[in-house]
Amino acid sequence: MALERNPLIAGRLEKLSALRENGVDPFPPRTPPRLPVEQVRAMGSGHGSEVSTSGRVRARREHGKTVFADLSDPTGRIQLYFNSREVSPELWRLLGHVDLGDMIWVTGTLFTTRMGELTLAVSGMTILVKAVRPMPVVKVDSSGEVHDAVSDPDLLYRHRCVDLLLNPVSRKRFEDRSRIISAVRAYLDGLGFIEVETPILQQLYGGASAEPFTTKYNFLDRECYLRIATELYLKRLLAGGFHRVYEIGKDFRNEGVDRTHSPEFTQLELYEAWSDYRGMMARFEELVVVSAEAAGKGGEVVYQGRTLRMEPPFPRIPFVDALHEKSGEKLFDFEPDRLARFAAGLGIPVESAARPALLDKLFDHFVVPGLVQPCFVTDYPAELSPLAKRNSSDPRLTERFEAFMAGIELANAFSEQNDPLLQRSILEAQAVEDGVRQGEVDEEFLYALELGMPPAGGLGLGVDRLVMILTDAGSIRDVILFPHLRREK
RNA sequence: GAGCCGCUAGCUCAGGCGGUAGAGCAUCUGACUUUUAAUCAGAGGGUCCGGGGUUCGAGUCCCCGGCGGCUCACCA
Repeated sequence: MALERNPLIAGRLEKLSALRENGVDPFPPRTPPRLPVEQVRAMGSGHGSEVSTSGRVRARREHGKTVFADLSDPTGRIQLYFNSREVSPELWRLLGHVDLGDMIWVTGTLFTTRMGELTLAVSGMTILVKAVRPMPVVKVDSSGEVHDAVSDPDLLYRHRCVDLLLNPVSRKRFEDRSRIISAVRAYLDGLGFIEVETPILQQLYGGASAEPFTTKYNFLDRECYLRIATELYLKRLLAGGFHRVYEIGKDFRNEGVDRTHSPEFTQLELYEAWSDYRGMMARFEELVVVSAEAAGKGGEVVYQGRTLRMEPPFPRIPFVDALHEKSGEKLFDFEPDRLARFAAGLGIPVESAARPALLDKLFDHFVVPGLVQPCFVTDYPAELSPLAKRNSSDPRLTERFEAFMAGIELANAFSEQNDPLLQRSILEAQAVEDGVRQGEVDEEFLYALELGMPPAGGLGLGVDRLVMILTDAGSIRDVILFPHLRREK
């Protein structure tokens, strides 16, 4: 939409050209020396010395010969006071061209008003930025109640800058996200892990079962994929002698979107030689504690009204035991046909009547909703875990766990399968079932196993979901700055 | 991909059974020298998401489409 069609914008554009005609640059290249608002406030009133700051004009209250305005920067908010008897006629005229949302630099002295508010009596001002587009005005009354809060999620997701400016909760959430990721890095770096970057653009995808995004590399005239996981590359590094490695980066899955799924999401994967899935439980517990601290949370986190106790050790719940207990049936021992009939009886779609998929769906149905407090579900069926080591006591199961909280899967980890012959047969069998990959297996990955990959534990952790829980976000879109949306018409 | 709900001024929202489109904030004009959701008086501002249909007449009813939200499906 053309800017001028909005009368509010047209009015601002007129003020902007009026400023230019008077020789005022509405977008000057430099800001005069200034202190952050927070520091100005800390000085307090009564010392009489001149201070300067800058920020965005967020409110304006006119009283004839005086004007009050609120100025804010990322560190805080301060009230400005303009008195037409005390400022120059030029400044008073300039003030008439300042709109809500404009950024200004001001200088003056601090005093306290009758109402007891610390205020800067302005004696000098320059315009730093003329805001051409008005932003919604949100008011907060003396009891702290917010009026006219912008509630249109489309507007807030599409124009995240508006959301960040208007919603302190959202702003804090993204600051916490940054702190959490920094804390995760600091924790792993402190243990001697090295952070690496592996390919996002791949000619063969793997490491998870998900539909990839497909693209084309023109130079090679070849189809390429965006990665769905980093697993197979990081394990090559294990074989290559990087015994503690991790990567934090985006994975892409061409699947549906919901409260906990985004097509583009941030995953931490870490691999640690000479460890196993039990070692990964300890890593997970420590990562959660460190992250909660980074988000300013203690041992208890309230998520969507439920209190989660973040105090390790988290209980271990064997997959099969939980499934049998919650369903009241020995489902793991059912023949595939009987399992399919049982699932169909519950209204669970059984199009892909494969036993592994059914077990997983039944687990999601019976067990996952009840996994509110942090816990580990352990010993997943081997059929669901092609890259995990078999359980020595029961080869139908694997040394694997998934971590859950608030019914959300946060992490997946196992003792990594490093038998190259067994791994090859599993992957080849799977490739036959999976038509999309047309029988291809990742030979480079198998090459690394053949060379010898140390026994190791590996952990994949959904960073967005961890941030959701620690910042009480109801949707993954609330913790992704620019979530995927359809194009605006 | 399916079902349900929503879309009205820049923002938040009203619009009974189909009969000339409303409020608060924001904007503009005027008043006001310590206000703070400032106040008071006045004014302007609309492709009622888009298209089609029914009707003398549609923001309102019907159909198709767009975008969003929720739920489901998909996601080892």
